[in-house]
Amino acid sequence: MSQCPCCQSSCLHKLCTEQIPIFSSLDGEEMCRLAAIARHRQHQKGETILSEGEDVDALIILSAGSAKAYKLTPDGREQILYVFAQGDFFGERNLLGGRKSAYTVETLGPASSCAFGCEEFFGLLRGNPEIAIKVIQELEKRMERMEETMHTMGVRSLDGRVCSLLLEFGEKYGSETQEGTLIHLPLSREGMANFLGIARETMSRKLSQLEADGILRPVGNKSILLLDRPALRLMAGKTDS
Amino acid sequence: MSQCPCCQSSCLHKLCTEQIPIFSSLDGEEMCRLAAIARHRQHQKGETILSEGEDVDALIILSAGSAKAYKLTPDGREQILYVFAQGDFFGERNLLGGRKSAYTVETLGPASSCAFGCEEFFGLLRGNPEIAIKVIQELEKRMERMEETMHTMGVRSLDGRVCSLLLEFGEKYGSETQEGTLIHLPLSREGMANFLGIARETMSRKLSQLEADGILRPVGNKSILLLDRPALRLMAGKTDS
DNA sequence: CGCGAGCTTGAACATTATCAAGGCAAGTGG
DNA sequence: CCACTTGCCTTGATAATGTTCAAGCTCGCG
Repeated sequence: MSQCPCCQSSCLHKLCTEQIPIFSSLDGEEMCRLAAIARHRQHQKGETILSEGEDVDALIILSAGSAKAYKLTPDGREQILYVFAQGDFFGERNLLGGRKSAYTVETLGPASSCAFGCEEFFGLLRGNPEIAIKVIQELEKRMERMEETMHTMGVRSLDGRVCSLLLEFGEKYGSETQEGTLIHLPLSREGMANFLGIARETMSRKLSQLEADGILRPVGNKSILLLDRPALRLMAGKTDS
Repeated sequence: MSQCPCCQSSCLHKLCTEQIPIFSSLDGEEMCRLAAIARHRQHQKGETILSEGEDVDALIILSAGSAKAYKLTPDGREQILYVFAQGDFFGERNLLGGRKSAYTVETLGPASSCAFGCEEFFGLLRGNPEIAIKVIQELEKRMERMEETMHTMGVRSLDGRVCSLLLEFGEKYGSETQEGTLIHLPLSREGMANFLGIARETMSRKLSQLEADGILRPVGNKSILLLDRPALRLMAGKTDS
C-alpha cells in the first residue's frame, strides 16, 4: 500500500476511502486513485457541511466524527432526520438528480469529510457495478433506519418514543458496563427532542421520570446509563398505559 | 415489438416492464426477456402482497393500482410508511441483504404486480450499470419522499400536519377543476390518521374544521375538493397558532 | 472561580386521545 | 324496490397528555 503513487509521503487520505463500505470492493490501487481525487476537509464542532437548498455536485462522505442532518420546520425548529456517523455519506441526491440538498448537515463535534465530484463518481458507478450495488445496499440500510424512525415517531405515547430512541442510541453508541449500558449521547436534550419532534422540556421530564423509575441514570449531561433494558423495551413496546 | 419472441400472442406482461422507470434504459427485446421471467399476479382490494417479517427473495413491482406499506405499532395500530403507486417497487431489501421484509404491503384496490427473483435481478444489475443507477435514483426519490414525510410528522401542530398531507395528496392524486383541486383520496380517514400517527376522530375533526373555514369541501367520502390552496399552505407552513 | 449555555422544574393553559352515541351510505337479501 | 345490515365517518363530553412561559439550577469551559 505504501508504494501507491498518490501517497508517497503520508497516506492520510486513504483513510477515508478504506473505511467506507461502498468502496470496499476496490483494490488498494483503485482506492488510492480515488482518494487522490477527493476533496478533503476538516471540520470543527457545529460547522455546517451542507445547507438545505444548496446546490452541491458532490457526494460527501463523513470520514470521521458525527453529524446531524436536519430540515427547518415552518415554526423554526430543527427536525433532525439522521444522525450520521463515520462512513455515512450524503449529498448524493444532487449528484444523480441534479437537485438541491433536502437538508442541512452540521457536525456534532470535530469531524472530517471527503467529497467526490459528480463526474468522477458517475464514471465510477458505470465502470464498477459492484460499487453501485454497494451504494444501493447502503441506501437500503439508511431507508430501513428511517423507516424504523418513522415507526418510532408514529407511536402515540411519548414514553414509547423516548424509550425507543434510548434503545436505538444504546445499540449505536452504547458500551456495556457492570451496571448496564453506558450511552455516550450524540445529541443534546434539545437535539433528542428535535429528533422526536417534541419540546425540550418534555424530554427532560421523561428522562427524569425514567430516572425516578430506576430505569436509567444520567451521567453528567452527555451520557446516560441504562440500568434496566428490559423495562425500557417494555415501555418502548408493549406498554402504552 | 410484436416480433419479440416472448409475446407472440398478447404482449400482456410487457406492460409491467415498460412502465417502470428503473427499466427504461433497456431496449424492447431485453424488456421482453425480462418480462418473461417475471412472476405476474393480480390482486383484489385489501390483499396482502407482502407481510412484515416475511422472507422474500424477490423484487416486486406494482404494475397497476396502489398499495399501502405499514408496520404494526406495539399498540396494534398500523403505522403507514408509504403509499405506493404504479411503478413503485419494494421487497428489494431482502434481495440484496437477505433480510426480512420490514413492512407489510397491502393493496388499496384492484392491483397487479410482477416479481423478479433474486438471481435474475442481481445479474441484471451487474450487467447493466444503467439499471443500477436508475435503481439508485428511484431509491433517492423514495428517501426524499420519506424525509419529507418525517419533516411533516415533526411539525408540532396537527393542523400543520394535516394540511401538509392534503397538499401532498393534492399533488399526487389531485386534478384541477374550476372550483379547485379535486383529490381522489388513496386512503380512508382512518388510513390518513394512521399515516400521521393520530386518532381517526381527530382526523375527522380537523377536516370538519377546515371545511368550516371554507378551505375544503368533502365530496363523498373518498374525495376532497381543495378550495383554498394558499390558505392550506399557510396552515401547513407559517401558521402554528 | 465565575460565567454562560443548556438543563430541570413548576403551574397554567391548550390540545388531543378516549369513550360513547349516533349518522350516512353502500351493499345484501327478501 | 325497499328494509336491513355493516362498515366507516362524525360529533360530543371528559380525562389524559403535552406545550408554553417563567424561574432557578448545574455542568463544563475559559
